[in-house]
Order: sequence, then structure tokens, then C-alpha cells
Amino acid sequence: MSRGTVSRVVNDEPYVSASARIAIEAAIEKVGYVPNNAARSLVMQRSEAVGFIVHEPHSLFLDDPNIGGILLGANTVLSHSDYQMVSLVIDSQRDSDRVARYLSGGFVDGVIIVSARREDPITRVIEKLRLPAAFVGHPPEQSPLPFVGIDNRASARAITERLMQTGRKRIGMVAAALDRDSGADRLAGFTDALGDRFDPALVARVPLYTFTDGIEGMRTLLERDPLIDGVFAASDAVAAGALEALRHAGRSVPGDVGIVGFDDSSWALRTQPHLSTVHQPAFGLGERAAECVLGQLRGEEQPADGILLQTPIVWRDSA
Amino acid sequence: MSRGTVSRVVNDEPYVSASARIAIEAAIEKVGYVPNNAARSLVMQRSEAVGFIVHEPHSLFLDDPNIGGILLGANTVLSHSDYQMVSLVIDSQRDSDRVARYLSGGFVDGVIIVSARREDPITRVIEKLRLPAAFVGHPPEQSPLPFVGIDNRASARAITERLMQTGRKRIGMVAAALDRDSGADRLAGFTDALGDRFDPALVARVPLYTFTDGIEGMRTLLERDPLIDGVFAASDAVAAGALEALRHAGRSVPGDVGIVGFDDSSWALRTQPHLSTVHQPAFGLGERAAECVLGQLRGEEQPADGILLQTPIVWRDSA
DNA sequence: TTGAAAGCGCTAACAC
DNA sequence: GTGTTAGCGCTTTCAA
Repeated sequence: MSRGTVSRVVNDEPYVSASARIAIEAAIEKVGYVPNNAARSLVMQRSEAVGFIVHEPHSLFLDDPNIGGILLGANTVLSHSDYQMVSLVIDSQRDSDRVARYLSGGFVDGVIIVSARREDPITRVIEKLRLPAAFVGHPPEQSPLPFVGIDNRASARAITERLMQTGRKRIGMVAAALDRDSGADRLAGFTDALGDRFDPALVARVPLYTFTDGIEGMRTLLERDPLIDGVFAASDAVAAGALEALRHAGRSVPGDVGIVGFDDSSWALRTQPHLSTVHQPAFGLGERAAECVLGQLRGEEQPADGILLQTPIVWRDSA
Repeated sequence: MSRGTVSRVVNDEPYVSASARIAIEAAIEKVGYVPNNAARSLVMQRSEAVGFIVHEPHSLFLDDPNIGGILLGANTVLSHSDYQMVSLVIDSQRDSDRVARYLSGGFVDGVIIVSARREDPITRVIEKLRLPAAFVGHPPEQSPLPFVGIDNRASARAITERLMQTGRKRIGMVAAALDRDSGADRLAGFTDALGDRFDPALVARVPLYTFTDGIEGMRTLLERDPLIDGVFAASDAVAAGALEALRHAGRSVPGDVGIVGFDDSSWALRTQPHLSTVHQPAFGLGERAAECVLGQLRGEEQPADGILLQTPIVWRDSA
């Protein structure tokens, strides 16, 4: 039998006689033949795989409750269209360069990027290759690449307003990750909501969306104003940390202090009391990003502005 | 210039004149040339990539604090040797088949598997291809493949004994995931430690290592014996759930009840009080698994028995 | 319905 | 030092 006929059998194509098909299938079984995808993707010029790139520092990767949801959402959609999701973790410069090479190589037909950095070689490579892509969160500035995200500013504003409606007088914020769009936008939304009542002294700035930074930030706030009675924490993890600090300081929640978070992650139900927070649709973000890449792969034009998903407020017991 | 010379330049090989090198580099820049890895890996017969396969149901994937650590540990080692880690998530039969095809394709030179299932097509493919592999946790039965893990049984026994030493009289366990080796082994270790004092009625069985199952299990235990004063929870997440149930029941910890967990995950420091638990070296497991695969890639023979890592007890405030 | 042949983009061996 | 050539394992015409 010739290579051509075998290829037809393997790919379930027509124009193969039943006898030949059976003979070849038997032979495949006997020899333990497995097709080589590298060769196939070389000639087909596609790999049927989509990259999922996570660019987070160690500590954050472990702490971030959204990444898992985004990943699962993306995988669900990709899997449904029979694409293999391959996720690539970047946590060093070396990783970054290697992933850039990997993408260049035709190992993936498209890519989903979670939390890209400015000046990332990855972004340049994607633009140069014209690789179908979708960013989750904000795309790098000036980049014409499509993205799916949430409106951090409006969401932060909405939950802060809700907190104000509970009658709190001195409302502060533990602002985190101000070097990133999400962090800066959440602070902006907080400022929007407070308007004239905004007091810069009641904003504690911490580097990351983590539990420990939450403790730290809340301590600072308590030192600056012991009478503080409302807090917007930049994320649920931060809120959980703040709760811990408050407990140590002997303040009750929501009695003495009302506190709200952001993400509606698994943290929200683990704290005591449960957190009032903004729901972040992690799974949905992953799904939409995957659909966006798949759409481009099919040659459909995508909306240039990006897609923003809804972020309902979930009101529980912490405020 | 010929293809050969260009290839030499791209791969930084000797025997290229300075002038040619410069001319070619300029041309590469000008044309925006990017090498095609699929073609390279076809001729080289290797891809410089190692697969990281996670086979967990949705809910567990999000809740399991170890996976992130294992992943990061593996990536660190792989990255250091300039291998690309590509992680593949399986959460459906369809995923499983597709990953099996992916592995067959020469897209990866080796593979690390976290929590494989028996009768998984993945395992068969790996054996058939003789793909260098390492399992994290227990390998499937009868499989000669190397693995790295911990001694769940001995660790469970050790922490239970420690709990007994605090003078508790009625010690129970919230046992989870008994369909998996880790879950079954932890229960066995608990039984070992108690010896004659073991009372089957004081074991609550729940399906998963989750917070909610922890609540459930603890409730059951409380119903069966309201005077229970010591609990070994099969994981920290389970312990956190148990703590929640205890709080609702008005029991103090460690006053009325002493409780210990397993994993030493981020849960352990988020609960109130902090958990006494068994440290699971997630990062180290990932590192060793990666080293094991890399070793095979270099042609070194690996220990057939598997590697067990140490699991020190971390004693805090919950018991 | 099948076989033969070309070629995907690259590396490696060998000649020049 | 550099060009030439022969594949890597597959799909895809095109002829038979």
C-alpha cells in the first residue's frame, strides 16, 4: 500500500476500498503506528492547537482565583471545537523569550493571553506573525489586538456607591497592583464614587492582590484613621487579609467596619463573615476569549473594541 | 546565500564568516523571517518541549492548592534547561482522546502527569510511544513508569499520632477522595495510628478534598458523636470546612476540639486558628518530576521505584 | 480506487 | 567558509 492510501485511511477520507481500509487498520494496530503531528502540521500549516499564556509572578499565580476559571472556560470552548489548548506559563525573562520562539514555530494556530505586560516580546511576536489572538484583561497600549475583559472602573464605582449607601462615614480603600490597569481602574472607580468626600489619606497602596498585602494595607489604614468604618478592598484576597487585620485590631465586621471586595472568588465564602463583592465572570472571560480566537481562525472579522462582560454585585454579610 | 548558511546563522553555529552573518541577520530583520519550529522538530525528531498534564475534574482543579505549586516547580526546572513546558488540561473524555493524539504527534519530548486515572488512554499512549514520563502522585497500577510523590499513609499516621499526644479522647476523621490512592492512604494511616482505639463510626466519608465537603463531613461526625474532641481532616480545605461547621455548632478550636489538616496549603494560614498540618512539598514534587523526565531525555536510567519526598509536620494553633 | 511524485521548512553530511 | 543535496513524515495533486 502506498503512503497516500494510508493517509486517506488515517484521516477517514473517502475513496478507499473496504478491503484496503481493513488491511491498513490491521497493519496500523500490528506495528503500533502513530501519526506524527509535527509532520502533518508542517504540511497543513496548522497545528489545531491554541496557546494559553499566563504571565504572572509566582506568588500571584498561586493566589489568583481567576486564572483557573479563565483557563477552564477557554479549554471548554476550545475542546468543543477539537482544538488542543496548550498553556504556557511565563515567570522569568527566559520563559518569555522561549515562549516567543515557541509561538513563532507554528506550534499553535492562535493564542489567548492573560495579563500581558507592556514591552513584552510576546506581544511583538504576535503582531509580527499576525497570529490570531485575544487578550483577557487589558491589551497592551496601542495594540490593535482584540480583548475581552470587564469594566473595572465602573464596577469599583458601583460597589463603592453601594457601600456608601449603608451609611458609612469614613470610607477607605486598600488599593493593590496600581502598576496594572485593573488595579489603577479600581482605584479610579473608588475615587469617582466618593467625589468630594474622597480623602487621599484613606487610600493604602500595596503591590499585589494578595492576602498578606491585604493585612498590610488594612494596618496602614487603621493607623492613619482609627475611626475608619468602611473599606473597599481591591480584591477578595485583599479583603480577607483586611478582615484578618481588623480581627487583630478588635474591630467587628460589619458592626464597626463594613468591607467589600472584588472578584467573587472562592475567598468570598471562606471568610467570616462572607464577603459582599463584585462578581468577576472568570469562566465566561475564558470562553469569550476562546471564541474570539476561533472566530479569527475561521476568518471572521472580530470587533476591534474588545468585549466587556457584566459584573453583578453580590451582596453578602461583610457590609 | 544558501539555506544551509542561513540555518547556521540562526542556530549560532561556527563556520560562518562575519560578513555573511551580518548580511543574513540584516535580511532576517528586513523580511521579518521567523524560523518554523514544526519543520525543525520534524527533522530533529524532538521538540524541546515537555507536556504537563493535569487530569482533574473542574471543581477540584480550582480548589486544589497543590497543582499550582507543582506546575511552578516543574516549569522552573524545565525552563532552566531551556525546555518549554506546555500544560494540557483534561476535563472530558474528548480532552483525553485529543491529548493522547497530541502526545503521539511529536509535539513533546516527554511528559509529566498529575493525577492520572486508571484506564486512561494517556497512559497507554505513553507506554506505547515509550515517551519519557514521570507521574506526580501514584502511577497507575502495574505501570513501570517512574513517579514522585509522598508517603500519604505514613504522613497521616504521624500527624494522627501527634494529635493523640495532645490528650484527645475521641478522635475522628473526615476522609475524602477514597477512590484515589492519596485519599485511601490517608485513611489507612489514620487507622494505623489509632490501632485498638479506632472506631469506624468516627470516620465520615466525603467525595472530594473540598471546603464544602469538609463542612458536610464535620456535620456528620458531630451528629454521630457530639463529644468528639479531635479531628483529622483529609486536607486543609476539608479542615477549613470542618472549622466552619464547628463554628456553627458553637464548638471552639482548639479548646473543645483539636483539628489537623493535610497539605500545608495557603488554606492553613487563612483559617482561624491557623492549621496544624502536614507539609506537602508541591513545588519540590514538580521540580523532581521535571528532573526525572529531563534525566530520561539525557538517557540516564531512573530509579524504578519512584521517589518519595519528605513531609514535615507543621504544628500551629488548631490542635 | 490506488500509486507516484512533489513539496511543506528545516538540518546535516558532504563536497567544493 | 559556503553551496548542494538528501531526507524528516505527512498531505495532496495528478495519472493510471
